[in-house]
Amino acid sequence: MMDDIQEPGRALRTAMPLQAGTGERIELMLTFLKIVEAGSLSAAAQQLGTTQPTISRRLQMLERSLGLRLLQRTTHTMRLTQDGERCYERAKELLAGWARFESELKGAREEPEGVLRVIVPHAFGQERLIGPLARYLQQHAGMSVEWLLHDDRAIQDYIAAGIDCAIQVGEVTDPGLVALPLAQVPRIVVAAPSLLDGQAIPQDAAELAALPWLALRTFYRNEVQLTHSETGRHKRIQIRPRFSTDSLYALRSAALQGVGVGIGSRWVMTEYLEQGQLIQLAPKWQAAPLPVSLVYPYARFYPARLRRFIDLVRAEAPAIFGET
Amino acid sequence: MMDDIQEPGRALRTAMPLQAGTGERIELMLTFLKIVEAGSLSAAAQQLGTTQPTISRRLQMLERSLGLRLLQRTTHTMRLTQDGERCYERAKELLAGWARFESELKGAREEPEGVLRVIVPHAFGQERLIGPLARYLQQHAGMSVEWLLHDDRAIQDYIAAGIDCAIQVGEVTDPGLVALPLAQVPRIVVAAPSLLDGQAIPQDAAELAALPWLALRTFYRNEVQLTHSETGRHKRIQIRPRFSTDSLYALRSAALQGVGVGIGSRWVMTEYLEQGQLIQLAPKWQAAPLPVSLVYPYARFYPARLRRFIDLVRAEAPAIFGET
DNA sequence: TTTTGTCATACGTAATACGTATAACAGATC
DNA sequence: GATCTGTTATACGTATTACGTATGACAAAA
Repeated sequence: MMDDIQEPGRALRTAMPLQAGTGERIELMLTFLKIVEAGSLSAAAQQLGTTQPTISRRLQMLERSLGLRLLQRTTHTMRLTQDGERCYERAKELLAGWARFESELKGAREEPEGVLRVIVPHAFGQERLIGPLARYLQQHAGMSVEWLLHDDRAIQDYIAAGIDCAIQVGEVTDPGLVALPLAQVPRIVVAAPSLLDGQAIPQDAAELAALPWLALRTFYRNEVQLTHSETGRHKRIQIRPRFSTDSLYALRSAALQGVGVGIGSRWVMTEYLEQGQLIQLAPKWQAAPLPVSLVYPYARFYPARLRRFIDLVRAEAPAIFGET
Repeated sequence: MMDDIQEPGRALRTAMPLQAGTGERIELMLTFLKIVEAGSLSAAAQQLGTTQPTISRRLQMLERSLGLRLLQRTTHTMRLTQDGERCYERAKELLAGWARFESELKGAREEPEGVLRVIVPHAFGQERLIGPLARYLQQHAGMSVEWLLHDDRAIQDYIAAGIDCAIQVGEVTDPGLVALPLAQVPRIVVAAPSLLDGQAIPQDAAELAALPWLALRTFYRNEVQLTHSETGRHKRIQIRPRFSTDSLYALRSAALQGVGVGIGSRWVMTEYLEQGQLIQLAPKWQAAPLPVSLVYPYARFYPARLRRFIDLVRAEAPAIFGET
């Protein structure tokens, strides 16, 4: 029945009829295991809630399909053959693997219920991920979500804090986390026109050093690194920020007020660039894009509530982050 | 169906009927794999030598039993779901394991045919192992056996010499061999009464040094070591053999003739001890028992002809060596 | 000798799973 | 737009499977 003759691209395996008389192999094996462990056919029948003739037939069916004698048996006793011993040991492993397989697959359809706790940066948590969140809640009536907006990484031990997952911007360094890359977010240098006081827009990175600066402390504080988009050249600038925050929105607001130059995700600035309220400085120079990841603690088993959220966010990532 | 609730000594798994409507799970999974690889239900049907409705029904059966949607399909196309992808990857491994399992089990019933080449010491090869050899030949009509009696270890490379296995007496030192312990053969010190010329029987090992000696060169040559059976004390005796052989039977014959003192397996001497033709010297002192092993070259696969011989000799070892 | 427990097998019956035939749908071609 | 080709789903009739009940043979214990 497993007589594969593998040809390039075309396997010649013929489907075995479901009613081939070989029975349901897994169930036959499970029956054999029970016979061995119970010590007799009739004891196994009792424990399995069926009858001795059924067990007798199943054992014969199995032996016939394998062409082996697994148990020597008389009207009085039975004893494992050597083939039977070998079969028993091997079957135990295989059937355990099969049970796990089915359990995992069926667990996949387990309906999530309970509370999902997610940490999200404000930049994504205020608007862009609300869509997927709403769809998640819509699909799972039994779920509640704690949506925790944080722009720092104050919470380190997700497990202790009962956090299921987080959206992290920037490199993921905690080895205890699984990181699912979702996007790369481009960043640009911006300032309000008023900060330039009528002077020309700086074109080179070197010109930026003399300007007042804003720091987005999670990603840069006293120094910024820029790369020329055409030449690939790097430039490192020492800055003394007049304003430091961990909120991308606060940074944007301070920039709009003309407090200083800031580096932030392009998508947050786009609307104000179009209105002329912000200008992109040194447009040929960019800071490195920031990776966005869905992270969650490494574990052997993940509850349905988390798996479904992960699946959904992954599926929708192109739509969420596609235009960044 | 795998809802075990394990109680000490009693498992509560109920037998699932073979016709539970879940079909033959392994075959259903194999069908699913073929669908995915063929790219459509009708292509899978063609490759499996069955019909599209059969494939359609099997896929549904599988989905129903797992409670999952594995494939999204329309009248025109089909696409794996995420559950389907997971199922596919995992099922491939499991089914490969199952195939190996069945293949190994069925290989066990392969009927041996050809020539088995065995090296045996004369002491065992002349009589005691002839019984099992005869039974082996009886059970396997297609087999011939080359039964090579050697008391030395002249043949080292069993594989090159086409030797399947050997019975070895003494320590097995070749790391390329698998050694299956069969027995421990006790040894005693014997001589003919005539050698003592009317003097008292030596009781202490030290008294043996002055006597003329016979050497069984495979096991001792210029020196013998004896252990006191009660005190555990060791005694080492330098000897100058008047006669040296690699045949236990020749040693016995020389001893019977009064040529000298010899150390040999007790079972070979028993008959003559009872007749008084030989006497056990220093009866409280014995040489170390000799291990008897069935050895064969290490390999990943053993032909049926060897496996059956090994199984038989192992099974009968207690009867063959039990009274040594 | 009787009782109890073991495994194997016959019988009647309900359920399964097959191929053939058909319907609905979608894309490509003319 | 009409026709052809390929897709999947489902109804129908039929052969086969696998079940429990009943029975027989055998062995050990009382």
